[in-house]
Amino acid sequence: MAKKTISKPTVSLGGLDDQIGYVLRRAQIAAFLHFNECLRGVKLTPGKFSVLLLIGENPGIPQAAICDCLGILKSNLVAVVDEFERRGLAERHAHGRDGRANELHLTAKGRALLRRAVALSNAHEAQLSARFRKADRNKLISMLKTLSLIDAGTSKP
Amino acid sequence: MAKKTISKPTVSLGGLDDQIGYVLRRAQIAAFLHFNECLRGVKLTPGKFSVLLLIGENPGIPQAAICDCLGILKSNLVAVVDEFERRGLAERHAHGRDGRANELHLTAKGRALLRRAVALSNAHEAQLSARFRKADRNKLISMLKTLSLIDAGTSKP
DNA sequence: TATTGTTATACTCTATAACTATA
DNA sequence: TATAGTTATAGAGTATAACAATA
Repeated sequence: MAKKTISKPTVSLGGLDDQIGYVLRRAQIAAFLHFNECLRGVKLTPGKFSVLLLIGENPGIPQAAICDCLGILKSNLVAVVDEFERRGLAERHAHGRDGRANELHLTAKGRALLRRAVALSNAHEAQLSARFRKADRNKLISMLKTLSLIDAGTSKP
Repeated sequence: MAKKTISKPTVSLGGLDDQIGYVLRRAQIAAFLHFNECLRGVKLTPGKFSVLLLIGENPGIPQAAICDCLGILKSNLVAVVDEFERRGLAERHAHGRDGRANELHLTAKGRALLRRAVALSNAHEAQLSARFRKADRNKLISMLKTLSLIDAGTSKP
């Protein structure tokens, strides 16, 4: 079949594909697309899944604690919890000792959905991990954690 | 100093920090923040830097070829090239053989800015790479490339 | 009929500021 | 005064559809 685009036969990436930031971004996009496809049935994006999981793992956790753990803003968590309540997955309860805070709890429906979601997420993770030997996979996790600790303030002026 | 938050003393992440997708995302956010800080002086985000670099490396490249290489949509590239023209960094020229296409070229100002940006990007990359041994760093690049090849269609229904 | 570039549009994610009520 | 949660809003980044000009 004849080529119809006018793209150059070879395009130089200028060393872009040997830079950690660039390949990190491309890998993250691919992993997110794969995750979204795997969890399409439970209608959870990576971010929403992590919130639901945290509530399930820590019944009664206040919203601020979730924000601290996941690095999201409290103002942006509101809509997520709203959606969970609308879908009947979670509930805001009054906090025992602090009148300002909410205790977040999963409903029975939320726990059931989380169980399905965890199974799907584990299947997704297994498909990513299957590309590597176990030791390499663990090394990858370790190196990514090292990178995530980099502080933007570290950059010299 | 007294603790003033009501966050639980220990929060379970439910194994989230042993999942490739999650640590990948956290690492990517940290790397992008660091990149943005390093390239603040040249006013280039990672995405815009990659477009400018591709034009510099491939003078006359049409917009569609950039989209193919970087995985962005042609409709979203328009504003980026508009901004480069407004800042006097790049120009759209008529394509020699294809009346539909643009040839993108850097101006002298664009080439000068790109040289500065590449130096800053290299310094950024050096700071990320410095966290690892050379062999490990190359292994990381290789594994991230492997992940980026994962197809979302690979997920079972 | 397909592709290049463009416009318009919408949706998500992220970020900031201001407010309330509690501490 | 500081924190928990909320609201409103604005800016990126990303997605689709439709169009004109050209292949």
